[in-house]
Amino acid sequence: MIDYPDRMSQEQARRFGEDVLSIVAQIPRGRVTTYGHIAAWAGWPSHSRMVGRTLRYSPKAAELPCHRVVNKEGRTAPGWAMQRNMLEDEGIRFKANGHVDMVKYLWEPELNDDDFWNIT
DNA sequence: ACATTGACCGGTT
DNA sequence: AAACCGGCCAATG
Repeated sequence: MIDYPDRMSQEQARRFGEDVLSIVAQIPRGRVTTYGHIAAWAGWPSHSRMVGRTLRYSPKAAELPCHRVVNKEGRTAPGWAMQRNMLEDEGIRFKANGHVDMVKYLWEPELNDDDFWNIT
């Protein structure tokens, strides 16, 4: 079986960026989600790194609650010390190892909700 | 046409 | 917990 590379066209990349931002916009206060989950919900499960890139470089991300995105371990973004304080202001307690307790605070959208497909 | 670089991930010491 | 390792993939040099 041939293993085709999982590359995005320009149009797919544009759509991916839009979806990432609109998903981030839906993260409730006091909750977090991960790069990998966002990538999967946007339809590209192997593109978690691209989620990080989008949030880092897209100007629109600045107005969104992108501080509510952490990695799978619950670790905050490198080089962004304020992220922890912003999360603590929302009531999130960090574990002794400096990570978010993902069992408590991980948020995922309800897939049975219709507006999941309206997120453009 | 390579090589390196990340706001990543999973598994193995 | 921490340090590797290999995989991942768009962007950058």
